[in-house]
Amino acid sequence: MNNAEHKGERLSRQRETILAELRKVTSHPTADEVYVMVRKILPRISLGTVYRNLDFLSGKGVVLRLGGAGTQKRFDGNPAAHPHLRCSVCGRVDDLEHPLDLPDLPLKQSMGYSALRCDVEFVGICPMCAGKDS
Amino acid sequence: MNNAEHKGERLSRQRETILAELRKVTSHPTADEVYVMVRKILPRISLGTVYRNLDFLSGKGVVLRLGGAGTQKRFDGNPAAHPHLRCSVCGRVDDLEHPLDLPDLPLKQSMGYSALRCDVEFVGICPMCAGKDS
DNA sequence: CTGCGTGCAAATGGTTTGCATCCAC
DNA sequence: GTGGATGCAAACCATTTGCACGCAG
Repeated sequence: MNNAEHKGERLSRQRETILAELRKVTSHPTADEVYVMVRKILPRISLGTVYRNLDFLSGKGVVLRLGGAGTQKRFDGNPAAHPHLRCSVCGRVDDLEHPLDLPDLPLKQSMGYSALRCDVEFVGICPMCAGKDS
Repeated sequence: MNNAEHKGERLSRQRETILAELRKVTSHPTADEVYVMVRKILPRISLGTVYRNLDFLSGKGVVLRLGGAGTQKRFDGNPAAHPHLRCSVCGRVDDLEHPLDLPDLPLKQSMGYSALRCDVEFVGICPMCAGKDS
């Protein structure tokens, strides 16, 4: 797989900007948050476009769409699978600092499944939420 | 934590049946699927009630609400956190057979988070979907 | 009896989509 | 110039919620 241009995808300003903004942050913004971020640069972009591109980019494996426990999906500019920390109170998602490479796919082909990828999510309460009473 | 009756919750036939049905299967049904299952026993139950009870039960820790990659949430009658296998094609979720106890919470308090729980989900293609062409 | 839980249906909210226009190639 | 990408708004769909009634304790 080389970079991208082998089929027919065009690199629109919107797509470019969405990817750039997503890579710029260490947080794992929801589509809405990406929308807000990108809007500062392209005020006329639409939410639909943000969704379409986020979908496109994650389909390409350039970004990660995090399923997770919350209602909204979150997106990660770093496509390599790595463990996340999710706050069960405010919903924010951080990366784990210490890599903790999980026993990487120790059971490939487990139960007949193929092409396994592994998502790990630790769920807890983040310092900020733990601070302000219950 | 004893069983349940310490506050004021009543054990309705609906709640009881939902829990029983959920424990009966090894699959990880969506709310809709639970609705269908329970309807065979209580034909007049409403989807809203299924959602309310699933929510109640997961809040109590009696069942597990799986966030996961799909659109709909899935529920697991086994409340102990254990790794899952999700098919990226059909969306079905299986339990991993070999326990593979993950490096259990090796980083408790990581980054200031407290009360960590760990969700692990392997994403791949299940045998059935791998079989039938693309 | 009492009030928690239910059935029903309307409301919500995130995400997707149809369509005419726009612009990257 | 041409078809993929966009903006807008309506459509979707899973989930939630308000309300009056029903039933478990």
